[in-house]
Amino acid sequence: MRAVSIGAVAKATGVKVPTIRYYEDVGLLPVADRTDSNRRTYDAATISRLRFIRHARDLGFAVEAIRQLLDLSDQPDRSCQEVDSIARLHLADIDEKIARLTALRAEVKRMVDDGEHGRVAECRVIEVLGDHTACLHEAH
Amino acid sequence: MRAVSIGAVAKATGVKVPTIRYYEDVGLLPVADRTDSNRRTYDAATISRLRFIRHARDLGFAVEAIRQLLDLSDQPDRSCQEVDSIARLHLADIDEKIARLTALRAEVKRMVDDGEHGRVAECRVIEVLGDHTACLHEAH
DNA sequence: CTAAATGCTCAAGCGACTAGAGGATCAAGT
DNA sequence: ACTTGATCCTCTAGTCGCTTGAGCATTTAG
Repeated sequence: MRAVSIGAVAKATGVKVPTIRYYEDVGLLPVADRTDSNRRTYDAATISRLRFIRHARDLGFAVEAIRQLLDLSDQPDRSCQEVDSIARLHLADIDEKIARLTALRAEVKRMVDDGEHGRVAECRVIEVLGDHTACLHEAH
Repeated sequence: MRAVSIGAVAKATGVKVPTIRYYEDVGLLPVADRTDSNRRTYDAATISRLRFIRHARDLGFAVEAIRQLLDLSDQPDRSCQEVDSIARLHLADIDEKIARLTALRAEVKRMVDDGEHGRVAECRVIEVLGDHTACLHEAH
């Protein structure tokens, strides 16, 4: 299972073929090895990396943040302070995202539950994300 | 505190002035009332709505998904099945996002903790989001 | 009553893809 | 061996969701 094609990687990860090439262009993926006929080939590590990128993007992380997280992973022996400050920053961001998603989840769930017993009484989706969590996020 | 300017709304929500106008253009915000001199004015409801949009975008929801969630909120007396199916869809998505964020959080946390006792031993950020949760997400 | 701040519109730019044209190469069946 | 369809390549252009800037009007603070 060594050195698979870009199409196989696309199937394995759910990332479209042109997007994989794009990630290579912008340096999120290493420049791929090529066959004699100039086709890209990939190994398991790149597939994992790609899956990570996909999920992280899906979760709303900017490409730059992903680049930093990947760098942490690429150079596990970097200085403590550096890793620590970058990681802590993302940790705070992740915690905030989880808090907001949990609040949103509760509200959408309530709407679903209400829906089963007739009609939706009130929808507070806006309030739950809009105001409730505003205090977590003063200066951005 | 009735009818504030676009700049005040921008300050209150952290959404930039041109972005607010953009949201009006694409229909996420209602067309704003204007003063005699053609300036937009906003009320509290729009500010909440805007905060919701901002947080939801931040969490990686597509504009179309946000539009649907806002519609649920706008028309709380729609048919049960409709609300239910839309909400359930988003609920599943939200649950997945929470699961992935929680996994990522644990790994980044571990890196921070390791960092305090010397150097970062291993970084498994990629594995944690890349493979661990792949099974939750076969067909997208 | 000015001068800085804020607002308006419109047009262009940017980040992160996405789609399409045009052409080479591979893999499978006959 | 040959063809035909899938997959690959590069390159250009388009889309989405903003962001920036030009040029001009209005408001507000000193």
